[in-house]
Amino acid sequence: MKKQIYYIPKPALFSFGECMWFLDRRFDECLYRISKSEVRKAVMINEDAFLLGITEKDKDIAITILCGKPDALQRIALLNYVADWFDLSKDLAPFYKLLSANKQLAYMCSEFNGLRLIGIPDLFEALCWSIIGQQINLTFAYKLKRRMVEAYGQQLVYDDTVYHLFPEPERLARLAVSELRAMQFSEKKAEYVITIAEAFANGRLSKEILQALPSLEARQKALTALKGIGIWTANYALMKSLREPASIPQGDVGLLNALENHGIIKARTETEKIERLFKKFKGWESYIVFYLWRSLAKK
DNA sequence: AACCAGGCTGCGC
DNA sequence: GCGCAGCATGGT
Repeated sequence: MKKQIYYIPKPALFSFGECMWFLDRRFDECLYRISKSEVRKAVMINEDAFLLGITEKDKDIAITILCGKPDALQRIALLNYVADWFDLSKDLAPFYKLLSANKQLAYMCSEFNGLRLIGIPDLFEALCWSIIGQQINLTFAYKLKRRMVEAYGQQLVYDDTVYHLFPEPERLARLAVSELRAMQFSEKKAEYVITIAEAFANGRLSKEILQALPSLEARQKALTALKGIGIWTANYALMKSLREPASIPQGDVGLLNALENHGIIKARTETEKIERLFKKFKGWESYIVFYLWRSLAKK
């Protein structure tokens, strides 16, 4: 049978290669698979799992449905998922204008041209991932995530290859702390993940609930009310999942390192200089953070 | 081998 | 309110 292929026109200031480069960093990612020119990812749309293959084709992004038969609504949801993941609907022109006006950062306009803020559309996944990543090196964090995903997530098989889905909150809510401890989660991380899974499973928290709140502050407060979610985690999740333009993972080690590398600060304590920088990027705070993170990786 | 990892909580002042 | 130990273990 012929595979279904759908197209999304590339927006201006978009580079598939830059986005792929970000996805293909050296980490042991278990939720998608990259080949030369394609990223494949399993996506769940209300109870049904699909496998997407995403490539670029001339002026379009081509999305091939490798597994599953979406109905009309699911097809729309899948295309929306891709658009959301790659942040395709944002006009980056104002951001590039601000970038080019900044002496230390202007080079990013050409160096990272067309890089989009790659998101984590699933809020539950974003929160779990940021809790896993707290205070440990990323290599180890990816290892922890893989163990959890392989043990409790659903999967699809295509072409003799397994594609994992992030575990459902209902599944993780049933876990005992000891089960995650066995995977080398710390006691606290295990508790936090299970608590958050419960909050999602019983409907106390969801992306929709959070989106309905009136302000960034309200959303931050709703998240930090949960144990294990501090301001860093709240802002990280808001930036990657709700795409809050102005959320900054304050105090983030990588962010501070990048600011030092660029000579914007000399010491990690120079909070005034950091505030001054973000003031210049008002409305684009999360984007500049993402680009600064990008600058940390070696070509 | 010490020191740092995409921090957070709970305690003592 | 602010500072700080403790968390648990892998990387460098």
